[in-house]
Amino acid sequence: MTRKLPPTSANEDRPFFEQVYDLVRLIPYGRVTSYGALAAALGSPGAARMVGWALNKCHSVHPPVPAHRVVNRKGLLSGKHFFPGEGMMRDLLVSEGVRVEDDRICDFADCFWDPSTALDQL
DNA sequence: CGTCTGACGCACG
DNA sequence: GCGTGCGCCAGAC
Repeated sequence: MTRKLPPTSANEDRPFFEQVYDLVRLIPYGRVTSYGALAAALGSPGAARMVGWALNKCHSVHPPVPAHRVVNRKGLLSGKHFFPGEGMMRDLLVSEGVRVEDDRICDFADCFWDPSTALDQL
């Protein structure tokens, strides 16, 4: 194949970005997770920024990725500013039953979903 | 090839 | 609890 993976790469047979997309798609309805949790589940606890980077380009990815269910470790909707509609991310979460106040998820720990529990589905 | 940025996270004060 | 600095990996310039 045209796949020339460097020996230093611990990548799976899929790019890190695609792994992020698949994992984010597994986020249950009405649940949320954090960038760091996704990165850690993928084996790169320090690649939280990469998760955000991957989600930034998720607009060109299909099937669509529920990026609105991904927030930072503080439960803050740090990515809301990147959505087409202002407040759209908040609206989506609220529509799913997630309580959001001032662009921050209430009871974040309660609705938090651990992506590592879905690695089996990935 | 060097440098900066980025939807983050953590250590430190 | 809050501000600052650094590290993480990948891409853009």
